Amino acid sequence: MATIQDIARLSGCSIGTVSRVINNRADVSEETRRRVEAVIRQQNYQPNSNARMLRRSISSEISIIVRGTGNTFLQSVLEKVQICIQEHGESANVQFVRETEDEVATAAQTMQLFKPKGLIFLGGSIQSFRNEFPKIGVPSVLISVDAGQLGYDGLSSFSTDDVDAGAFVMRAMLDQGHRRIGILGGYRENSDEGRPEDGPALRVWGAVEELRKSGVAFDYARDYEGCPFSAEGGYRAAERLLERTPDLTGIFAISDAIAIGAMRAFNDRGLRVPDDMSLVGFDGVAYTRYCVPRLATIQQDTETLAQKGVEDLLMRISYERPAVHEKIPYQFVNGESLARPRK
Amino acid sequence: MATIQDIARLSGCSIGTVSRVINNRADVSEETRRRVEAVIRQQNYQPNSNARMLRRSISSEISIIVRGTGNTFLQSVLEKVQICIQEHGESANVQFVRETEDEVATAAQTMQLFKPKGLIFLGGSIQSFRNEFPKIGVPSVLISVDAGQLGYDGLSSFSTDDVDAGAFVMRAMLDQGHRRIGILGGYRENSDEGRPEDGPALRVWGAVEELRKSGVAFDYARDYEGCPFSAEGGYRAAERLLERTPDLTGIFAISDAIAIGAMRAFNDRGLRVPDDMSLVGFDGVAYTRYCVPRLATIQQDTETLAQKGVEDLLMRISYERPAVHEKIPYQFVNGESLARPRK
DNA sequence: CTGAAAGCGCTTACAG
DNA sequence: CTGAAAGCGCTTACAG
Repeated sequence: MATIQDIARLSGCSIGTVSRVINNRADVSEETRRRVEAVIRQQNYQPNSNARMLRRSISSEISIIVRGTGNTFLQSVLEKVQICIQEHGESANVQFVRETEDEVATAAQTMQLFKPKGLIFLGGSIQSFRNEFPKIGVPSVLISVDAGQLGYDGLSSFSTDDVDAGAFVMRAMLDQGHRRIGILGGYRENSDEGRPEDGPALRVWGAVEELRKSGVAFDYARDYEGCPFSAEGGYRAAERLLERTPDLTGIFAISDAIAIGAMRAFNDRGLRVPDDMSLVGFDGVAYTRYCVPRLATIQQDTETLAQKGVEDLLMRISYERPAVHEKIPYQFVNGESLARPRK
Repeated sequence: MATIQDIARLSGCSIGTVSRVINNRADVSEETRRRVEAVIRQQNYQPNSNARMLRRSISSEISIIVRGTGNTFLQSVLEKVQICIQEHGESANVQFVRETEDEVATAAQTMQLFKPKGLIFLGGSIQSFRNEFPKIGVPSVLISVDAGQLGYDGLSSFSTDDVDAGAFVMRAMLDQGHRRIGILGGYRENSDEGRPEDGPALRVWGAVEELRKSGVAFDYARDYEGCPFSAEGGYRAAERLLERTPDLTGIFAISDAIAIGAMRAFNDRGLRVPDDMSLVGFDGVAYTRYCVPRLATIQQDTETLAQKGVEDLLMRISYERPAVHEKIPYQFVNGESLARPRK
């Protein structure tokens, strides 16, 4: 393994100069730079990252904080984020935090331990960021939740427009003639407390607003069930909802995992999708394209969310730049699980 | 942030002694050790890992090499491996390699770059290990493929007994009365070339052996289709197989993703599962418990695979120990997709 | 534009 | 059993 010493010797200059070339400092003559770069290439030299980190007392790594486990959607984003980081020649470590924990507080600990040069949050709550983000001193990106309202200099976000997408789903269901629509939401309890601050709950809010705009009644106590973001959660919540509110003709599940559980629950009650019950999911995980019937869903653009998130972070690590908050376009996938109601 | 200097000052000894305490060396008096440990605890001191790595010219990290992307099964194992590593207070970076690449050669590069103290391979081929593993100088674990035949000192493996599980599936199908059984295999071409060396191809081999043992004919050219490990791959392969061999009453897909694609293909041809066609998958991914019909499958114990893999690696990093090769028990899940053939 | 030198926080022979 | 000291490979004021 060549060290900076070898490169200095071979290119006939000091290690200080080699270091300046490596770090792209401006104050190196063009000729020296070229000579050093040639030697670096020829020796296939890689700076020792431990030494760099030590010297700069910062790690060269990026930390990824993932909220929740077993979440197919986030797993898919995570994989893409990691590949993108890898393709940029960077490296990352991953921390998983439970939904019940405070992910930003965890990140603050991570800072101490790993001293990452940047943070990527996969999922998160605005509340945690409001309380804890000021403690985080490095560029960060939040993926899948919009952090624009916080206005932090160091925090970009890339997300799907949950309100808009929720409304889109409702329009699609209304267009098919549904008037009695139920919603399987996430952790939110079944009550109408005005616009939520962040996250998947906004899908519910967007959906309900759209219904009311169209003059269709929606009663949280009757038409809504909260549940964990899992097939198991969807299954149980669908059972409760069907029991309580048998006249529904269509259901919007705010994640595909919930929808898949719900579909199974319908089946176990003898309800056929979409003949007896229409169903729309959210996320666009791979499986929705192969299940029977194919699930109508909101396809989030995980590839773009991951790529823009990583690239924005890397740019902001290297250069002073304002944080950005971008909504990444989604796509409604029609599937086979949404049809006109029979009754 | 406290450094080793602070600890030395506060406990009234030299940094060398503190270092010895940190690294659990034997040659420290019990009293000094206790005093230093108290200060460390009180200061909540964490040794700077960059400095340690630099000094030992080794990284304190573990590298995880994942073969293939978009693989739900490996994603699930990966998540569990990472959580287990995290729970042990260690940290890991992840590299993804394409199925077509040589994963062990990639690992050799990783060694150069990250100098990990250990490697975990998720998926892999014996051939790559045979050629390249001698270059890897750190303890390693291969998860999901048995590396016992190689006999390397530095390489443990934890896997499901693919041959046995494949045979188990066939017995279950034979017990139901199936005699015309097709197989959707992995990358292997459709030919009978004797016992494969490793990996999922062994599921096919175990299955076919079991059929022949039971006097049931299996003709690779007629009853077998290879395909990528994806729903898309399963869909296409199922179409080809049904076209060519319409008299099959049951199909064994060697991964759940393949099975899910196949199920959709049956549906699109008007075949109902299990009335017109029985289907068994492999892996036991979450979705199989909720699809309609529930997929009969081999449930691999991802939790144990991950946990044993990580713990074996950490033990072998810290202490001289022989590598082990362990088969982790699987479970056959009956599901609803396997029934007696009607014809 | 470039070099010599200090120092990041540790580990580990060496000497006692 | 313990301390003083060298050195891991780099970055960055400082001086010229």
